[in-house]
Amino acid sequence: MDKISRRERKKAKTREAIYKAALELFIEKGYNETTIEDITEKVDVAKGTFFNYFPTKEAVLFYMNEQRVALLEEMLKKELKDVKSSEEKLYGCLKLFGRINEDEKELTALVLMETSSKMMSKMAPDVLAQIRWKSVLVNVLEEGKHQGEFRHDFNSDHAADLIISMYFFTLVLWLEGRCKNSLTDELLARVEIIMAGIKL
Amino acid sequence: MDKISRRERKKAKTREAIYKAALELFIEKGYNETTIEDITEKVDVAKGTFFNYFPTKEAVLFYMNEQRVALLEEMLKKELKDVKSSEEKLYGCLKLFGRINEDEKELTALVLMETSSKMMSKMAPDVLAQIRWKSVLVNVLEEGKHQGEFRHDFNSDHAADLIISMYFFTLVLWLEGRCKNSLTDELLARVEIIMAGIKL
DNA sequence: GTACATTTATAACCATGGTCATTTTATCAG
DNA sequence: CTGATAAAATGACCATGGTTATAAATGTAC
Repeated sequence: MDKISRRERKKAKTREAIYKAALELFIEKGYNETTIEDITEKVDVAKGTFFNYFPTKEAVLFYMNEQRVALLEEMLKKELKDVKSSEEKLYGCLKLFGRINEDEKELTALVLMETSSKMMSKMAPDVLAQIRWKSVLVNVLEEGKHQGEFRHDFNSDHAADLIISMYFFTLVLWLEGRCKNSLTDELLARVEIIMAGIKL
Repeated sequence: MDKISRRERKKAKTREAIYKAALELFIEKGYNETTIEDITEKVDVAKGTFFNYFPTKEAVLFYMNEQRVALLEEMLKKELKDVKSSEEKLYGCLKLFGRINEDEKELTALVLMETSSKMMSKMAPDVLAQIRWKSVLVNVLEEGKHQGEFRHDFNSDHAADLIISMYFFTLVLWLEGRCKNSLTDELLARVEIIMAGIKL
């Protein structure tokens, strides 16, 4: 007996329909502005049915992201296969990261901003604090160039971004308990690499 | 006539009480597990009163974070005042960042994780995708060391972290429309600094 | 077909974040 | 003190994400 019965087919179809409708609505009206009833209405099922397929509203986004990540990993393998130089491989990774997000900017924004990027934009909190810190760093970097401590062939703005992003990332790693050392040590260890790239 | 009337004093007191109660409950039971009624009950005011002082539940966290950022900025200025070397200044920044977060780990976790760090932990989504990517990068880096393209005196793990965090950070900047160039170009520009730090 | 089992759909229901019209309280002019 | 005005407190109310008990549909055995 075929296990892919009508039931299974219907199930897959419904899930797909819900997923598609949700996606369209999210992109059209935004994540927060789309209610679960909007979605189920569009598919013409009862509200409760949604939860037979996705445990939460957010789960639709995660599912979306999973698919993208899977795609990306596959592309990554192909992309890197024939490249010999490690430097070129690294650039290849970043080019792929760039391309995939540029191609589907709307999707990226949806997954990244709605669910998550509160990190940058809210934690910051009004993006201003972040900019204020950044200017401190930029000043130090510019000063260092002037004093002949640092090279002149890098963009201070970008270097400051690097330090800030490293800081946040390390902070999260540390908070999640995925570091062996103190936060300070972890920060200092990572900034050394940046330092090596900007020092004369 | 004194503008700091009884009314003003009471207002400040109530706000402070709500803030304090919220904070305690957040730390005690977690952000999501604390309802607004929990908070107002603890302060012994009506639920609606909460919203006279904070527009949303999240706002309490933002307020918390603002205070910390203000403190940090002040300390930053002092810390950097007498340091001459730019390199030392950068290290000084990071040491301060480390110290302030270590001192109040609970608070940091609250502000960063509850509201936001879905970035890392959910977008990732199960942290696994992130680790999988990372291992690709680590491999490339190790390979580069072996092939004599890269220096041996940096930690590949940390360098991979650097690249990943740079990627996410740039992605957010770009999505927020704060970049002039294509995402790919922005990524490549920033990775150059890292590259300079790891190449032989 | 009928009887039974399992899966899926449904809508009533709940919890909670947030709104709002109304009431209470504080301030002040006379 | 009194009445008028402004500010703040209140709790009923709403919207929506999520739960659950029940009904319907599908599959299986005979």
